[in-house]
Amino acid sequence: MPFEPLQQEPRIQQRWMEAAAFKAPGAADLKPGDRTFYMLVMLPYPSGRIHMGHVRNYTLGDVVARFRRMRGDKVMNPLGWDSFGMPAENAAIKHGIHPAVWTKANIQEMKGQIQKMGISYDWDREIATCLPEYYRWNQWFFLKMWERGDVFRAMRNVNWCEALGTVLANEQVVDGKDERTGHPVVQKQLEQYFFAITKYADELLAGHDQLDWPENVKAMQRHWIGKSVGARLTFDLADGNQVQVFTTRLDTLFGVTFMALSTEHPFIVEAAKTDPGLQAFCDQVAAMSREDRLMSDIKLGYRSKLEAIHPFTGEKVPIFAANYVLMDYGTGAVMGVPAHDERDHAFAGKYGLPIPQVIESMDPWEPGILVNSGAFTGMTSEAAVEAMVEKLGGRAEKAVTFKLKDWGLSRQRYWGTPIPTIHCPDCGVVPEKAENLPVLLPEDVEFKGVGASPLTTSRSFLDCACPKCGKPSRRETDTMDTFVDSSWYWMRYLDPKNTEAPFARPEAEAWSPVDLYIGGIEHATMHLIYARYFYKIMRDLGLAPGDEPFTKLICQGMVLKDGFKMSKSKGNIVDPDEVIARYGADALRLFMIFAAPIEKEIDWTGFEGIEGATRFLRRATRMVEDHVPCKDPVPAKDQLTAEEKTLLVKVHQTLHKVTDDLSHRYQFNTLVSSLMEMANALADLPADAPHRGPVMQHALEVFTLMLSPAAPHLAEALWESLGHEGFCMHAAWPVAETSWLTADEVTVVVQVNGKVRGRIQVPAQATEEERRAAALACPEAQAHLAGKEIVKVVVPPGGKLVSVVVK
RNA sequence: GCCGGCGUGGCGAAAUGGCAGACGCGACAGACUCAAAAUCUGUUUUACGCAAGUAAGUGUCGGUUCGAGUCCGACCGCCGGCACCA
Repeated sequence: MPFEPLQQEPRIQQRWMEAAAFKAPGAADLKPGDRTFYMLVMLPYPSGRIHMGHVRNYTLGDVVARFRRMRGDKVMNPLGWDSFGMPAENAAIKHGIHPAVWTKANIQEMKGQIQKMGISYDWDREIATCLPEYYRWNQWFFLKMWERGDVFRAMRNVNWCEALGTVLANEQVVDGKDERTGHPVVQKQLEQYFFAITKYADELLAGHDQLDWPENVKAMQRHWIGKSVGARLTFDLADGNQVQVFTTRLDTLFGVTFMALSTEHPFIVEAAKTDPGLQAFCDQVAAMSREDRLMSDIKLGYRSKLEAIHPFTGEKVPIFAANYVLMDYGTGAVMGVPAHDERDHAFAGKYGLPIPQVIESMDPWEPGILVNSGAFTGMTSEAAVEAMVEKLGGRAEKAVTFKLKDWGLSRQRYWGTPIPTIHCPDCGVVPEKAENLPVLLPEDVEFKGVGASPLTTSRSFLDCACPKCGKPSRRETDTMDTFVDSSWYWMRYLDPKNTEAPFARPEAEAWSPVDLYIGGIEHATMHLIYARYFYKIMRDLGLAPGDEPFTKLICQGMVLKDGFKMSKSKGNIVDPDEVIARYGADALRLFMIFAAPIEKEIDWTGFEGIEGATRFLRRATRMVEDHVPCKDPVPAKDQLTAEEKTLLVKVHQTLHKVTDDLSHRYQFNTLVSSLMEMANALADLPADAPHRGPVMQHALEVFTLMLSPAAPHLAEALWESLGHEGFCMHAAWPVAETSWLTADEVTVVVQVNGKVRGRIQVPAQATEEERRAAALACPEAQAHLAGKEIVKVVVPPGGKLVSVVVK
C-alpha cells in the first residue's frame, strides 16, 4: 500500500461517513460514569472559501477530539455557520442575489472543503444562525430578557448618511465618509435596544479566577470592563443647579481649581444656547472625527459663564466645556485638580489656572499625605477619602464606574434576526407574544443600498396587530447585532432540533461547560464577553448549569505569508484547497500542528514545510509496507536483545510523552516531533533482530495509533495493513507500560562544580549510594577531582545526575 | 502612557530547575543512478585544534541554587491589546 493520499483520503472519508463515525451521543445515550469532552471551535462566517486560519483552528480542535475519543471519552465536536451579517447583504446590493441564496451556496462550498480535511464533526448537529429554527430562539431570549428587565431602549448615535438615507456600520465609515460612495457621514441620534450587560460587570470580572484562559485574554477583558473605584460628588452651582462628578481621587478635593464638562453635557448644551462662543466651541469639537480626537492630545476648553461652589471652601470654581471629557463615561463631568492629574495639569497650564499642591508624595499623580487641605491635612489619601465622604454627608458617596457599556443590539439592516417587538400607537413598544415566534424575515424586499432598511419596504412584514390591544400597528424593523447569534450557539449544538426550547436542560448538564474552546485572539473581548454574559443569562433562566461556558480557552496564532496577513487585497493567499489537492489533507494537517506552537504565528514562506510533512508520512508508510504483519506476542523482556529493548523503551517513553502533550499540555508541535523521533528509532532496529516480527508489530501499532489524531486518513490505511479490522480512530489509545519506561541501564551525568564532566552507565535499579560511588569513580570526573577537597555530592530525585562540589 | 507576552543556530523550534539546540526546514558532502527526481548516509552554535579535546554560549547586568534558557530584581529590544476612562 503506497502513500497515495489523493486517492486514499476520499475513500476513507466515505467510510467514516457511512459508519457515522463522528456521532456524539445525546444525554439519554450517556451511561453513568461516562467521561464527556466538549471540544469547540469558533464557528465560521460563510464568506465563500475556507482559509488557512480555519484549517489551523479546525485541525487543532480535531486532534484533541480524536485523541479524546480514542481515550474512551464521549466527544462532542460540532460545527455550524455564523451566517447572518453584512457581506451577504452587500452581495445582494451589488449582484442582486438574495442573501439567503448567497449564504447557502457559500455554506455548501465551505462545508465540502472542510469535509475534505477529514475533521471529525458530527454534522447531524450542524446549525446555521440565519435559519428560522435557530434565530427564533434569539427572539425567545430577547423576550425572556425583556420580561426580566434586561432589555431597555435609549437614544444612541449611529453613523448616518444623508445622501443614502441609511445607517452605516463603523467598518463602512472611513474618514467620515461612506467607504463605497464617498458620501459624508454624520452622527445621528436614534432610539435603540440595549442589553443591560453592565448589571453583570462585577461577575464578569470575578469569573476570570475560575477560568483556564490565556493571561492576555483575561487582561484584555479586565481592561475592557474597566472597573474604577472612587466616589460620586455633587457640586452646587452658582445658579442654584447641581452637577455631579465621578472621581477616583476624592482626597485631592482641596486642589480643585476648575471643573470640566463634556461638550455634550446637558448643562453645556443648555448654556450654549445663550453663549455663541460656547456653541461654536461645541460645534468645533463635534466636527472632529474620533481619530482626530485621539491623535491630538491637545486639551481644548472654553470657559462657560457657569460656576461651581467648592463644598468645603465655598470658593467659586469656573466651569469649562472641554474636549477631553467623555459624555459616556462616569457622569460626563470631572473636577479639575491640576496638581495631581496629568490631564488637568496640561489643561490648567494652557488656560492659566492655579495649580495648588494638596498631596505630598514621590509622584504627583500618586496618593500620599494631604497638605493644604483644612481639617484633612496630615491624613493619608486613603483615610482622607473615608473622612471626606463622612463629612460631605449626602453630597458624596463611594461609587464604582465601568468602561463596559450596555450592549446596543439594534441594527438597521435586513440580514439579521428581526427584533420581536411591535410599535402600537396606543401601547407604545410592545413585545411580540412568544407563541407568535419566529418573527420571520420577509421575502418581498428590495436591496438598493439606499434609503432605510429593506425591511421597511415589506408591507407584509410591517403591518401587524398590537399583541396587547389588537390595534393595527407597525412591526419593529431593527434586526439584532450578529453577536447575539454567536453568544449561545454552542448550546444549540447540544440539542439542535429542539422545537420547545433553545435546548433541553439534561443536554446542557451532560455537556456544558465546554472543555476546550479554540479560536482566534481577535474575539478576546467582544464575542468572549458577550458569550460569557449570555451564559449567565441562560443560567439565571434555569437553562444552563454552572457560571462559565468555556473552561479552557486557547487562542491560536495567525497564518501569515512572508510576514503578512493573507488577504485578497494583498493577493498573497495560499488556498488550502489547492494544497490539499496537491499534498492531501494529512500532510496539511501535520504541517499545521508541527510548524509552530499553537499560540504562535505560522509564516507560510513556501512549500518546504509541507513537503517535510509529506516525507514523514511517506516514510511511515514505507515502514509498514516493509513489515510483515505478525500475530506473535512480544516475548518476555529477558529474551529480547539490547536493541529490541531499546526500541520498546523508546516506544513507551514516546507514548507517555505524547499522551501528556495531548491531555494536559496541549502542545501539539512536540507531539509530531516525538513521533518523528520514534520513527528514527524504528529505523535503527537491525533487520536481523531475532524478534523483529512481534517487536516491530507492537511498535508500529502504537505508532499508528498515536499518528491517528494528527493524520487520521493515513492511520486508517496503516491500521488495515497491520492486519486490523475496524477503524483506527475507534481503537483504544494504548497505555504506556511502566516497566518499559526505563531501560535496564541508564545514563547518569556527572557534574563537577556545575559542569558536565562525564557520563556513566548504571543499572536502572542502582541505589543513590551506588550512583554516587560510580560517579566519583568515573575517569573523566576523576581528572577534575584530583587533589581537590570534595565539599558535597548531590543526587537529585530521579537519579539521572550526580553533582559533585569541590574546593 | 497603561496592561499582557516574548527575546535560544542560517530558519521554524525543543528542553515540565538537572547533558542547551531534540525534531524539522535549508545548506554542504557522499551513496544509488548514464543522468535527474525520489530515497538513504554523514556534517551543520562559535572560537582554538590535524585530532582526542578545551573554552565560551539562550538580549544585558546582578541575585537565589550543588545546578538557571527556565526562578527573582533592574535594564535593553521586539510583538500584541487598550488608549484623554476622571
